[in-house]
Amino acid sequence: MSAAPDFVKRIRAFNRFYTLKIGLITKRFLESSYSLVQARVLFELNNASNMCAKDLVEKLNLDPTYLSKILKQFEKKNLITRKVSAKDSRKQILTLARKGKDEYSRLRKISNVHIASLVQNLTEEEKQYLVSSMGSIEKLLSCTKDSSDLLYIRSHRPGDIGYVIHRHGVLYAQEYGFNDQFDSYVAKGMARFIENYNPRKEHLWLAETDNRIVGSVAIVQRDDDTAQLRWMIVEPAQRGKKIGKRLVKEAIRFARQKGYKKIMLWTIDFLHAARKLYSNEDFVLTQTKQSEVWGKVLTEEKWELLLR
Amino acid sequence: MSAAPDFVKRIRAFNRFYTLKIGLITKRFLESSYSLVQARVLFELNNASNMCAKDLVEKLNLDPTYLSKILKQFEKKNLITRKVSAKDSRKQILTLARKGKDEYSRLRKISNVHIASLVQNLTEEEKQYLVSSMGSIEKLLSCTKDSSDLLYIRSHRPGDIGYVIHRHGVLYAQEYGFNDQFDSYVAKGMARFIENYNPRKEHLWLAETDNRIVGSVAIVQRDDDTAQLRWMIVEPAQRGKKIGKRLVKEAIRFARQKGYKKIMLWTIDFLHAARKLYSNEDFVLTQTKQSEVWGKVLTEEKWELLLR
DNA sequence: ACAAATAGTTGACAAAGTCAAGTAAAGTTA
DNA sequence: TAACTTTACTTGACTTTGTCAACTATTTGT
Repeated sequence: MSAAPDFVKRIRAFNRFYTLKIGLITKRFLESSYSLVQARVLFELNNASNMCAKDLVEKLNLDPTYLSKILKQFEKKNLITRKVSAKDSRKQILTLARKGKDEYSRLRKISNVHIASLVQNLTEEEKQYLVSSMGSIEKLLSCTKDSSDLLYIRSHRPGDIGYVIHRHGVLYAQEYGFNDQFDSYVAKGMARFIENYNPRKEHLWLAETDNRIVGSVAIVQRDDDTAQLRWMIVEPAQRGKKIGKRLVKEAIRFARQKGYKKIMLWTIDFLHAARKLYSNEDFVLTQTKQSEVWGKVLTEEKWELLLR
Repeated sequence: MSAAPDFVKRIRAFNRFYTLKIGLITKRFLESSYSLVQARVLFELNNASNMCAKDLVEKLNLDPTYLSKILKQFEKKNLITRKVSAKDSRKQILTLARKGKDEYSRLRKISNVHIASLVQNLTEEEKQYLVSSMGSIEKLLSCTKDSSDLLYIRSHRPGDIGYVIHRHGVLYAQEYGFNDQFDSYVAKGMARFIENYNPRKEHLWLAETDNRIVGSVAIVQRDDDTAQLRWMIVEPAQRGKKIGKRLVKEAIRFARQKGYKKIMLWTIDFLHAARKLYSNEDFVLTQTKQSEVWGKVLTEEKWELLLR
């Protein structure tokens, strides 16, 4: 009936749910004598200094004439003080007066109690999960496309190899239809890696943004001169952000530093993004072989990079 | 400075962010000539039939006198029709008239466009993630504590064993300080399980609620008569919901049906919840041994259950 | 049968919000 | 530097939104 895509409908449903839940339909802010807008203005004045009316108008998307009246009213009630700006005498710097601060903190307390009551039935973990879901939404909707510089590449910790195995299994099953023998293959390899782990010649890296793992890569020793690059993966949702590139560069840097003469890796012919990445870093294709594994017929490719 | 717990502050921050983002500060609903409340009333009337004023008042938390006026105004504009209820002549059944439906779908279109523009820069995966985060928030805040009956126990799929390895690693590291040799131990075991998998005598189950994996358990063949119960785990956030119990019962049912005479398992003395679970299902402790593995000194315990 | 509760309304009023038209300072341009 | 445009903010007249106390007309409970 409706032509809107499913995600739009769901977002609308969430909006309806959430506005009701936090009491946004009612005009008053939580039984207080302030309207939502007034409460919000108080909040902004409390948390940012040197604000002028224009700033508030822009930040809260208000009608200037309306804000003017709110401020007038606040001034009358001694909630704020105004001072003409020294730099630009059209502007006035707004500051919360003593009474304004008191009122603000009263509102904050009410709000805290209200929110605490909303989540009182949740366990600690659930609260954690709630907050992290909210964080994700904020991040996604803040359209500050600078999330890439928050990428954090770290060494592995307990639990990580399971994650790498898990994501390999899920992604290769989803995208290429591999069966669970592939899980097993990755798991065995990683288990062996950890058991024989030689920190002076080997390493596993995880890429994280916002406390979520978004990619991995490892350097494994083949022989004294040869390193193997393994388990390179980037979450589909995070592709196109140069995460793969940064992981591979880190791996190459490590291998070079540890005195390897060569890095080799196996990949599959249809993993175009990965192949591109390797060739950009000057790996060259040195061998191909057909194999029938993981429920598929594959053309595996060996790529190599000579160091120095 | 503020005494409120961190999660409350974050929820408040999310509220501020979200209300601004979807334009709830402004009184009008997206530039239309309707207020938020009016738009919401239209929505409810469109999507639920046989509503009376009281229902709306309860659903939207409105002042009855205010709603009365909105409805009067709607009637005047021919958006709705009212009919006195046959059952209770105090009530009137509200229905959207033709014109009301048109207006509603106009609003819906505006809203759809607005939302589509909010998410236009997101990839498909990000939209998916956005929607699922919203779903989680809804679920957590709807305080319908009936989530346990939505538990779904299923057989394993590609990617699952990695998940089980991952959660074992993370949880045992978090809660008991195991090192990554434990990851490797679990990974090796699971890899072997998948490689030698005999579906007629063996099985791995995953418990899911709301598309998230919340627990696992497996039956592995030791010999013709003996099954081993392995990899029993329940997410901390989901404990106390009988998930472990349901998993173990399912495993026992399977072992019994497949003709095993005995189920055995290894656990650790300080895993109180698990031990309780096993003893409730009539497992008995038959052996203990000290071992020094995974960075800890442990007392491992063997528990057994005779079937039939 | 009758008080209490429920569903809904009204009028008077207060508060919120909008619009067109202002002032005064700052910036721009020729 | 005079003449303009723009920016920051205000005002008054107005409409809309929302609230309160007091009402009617039913139904429910006992």
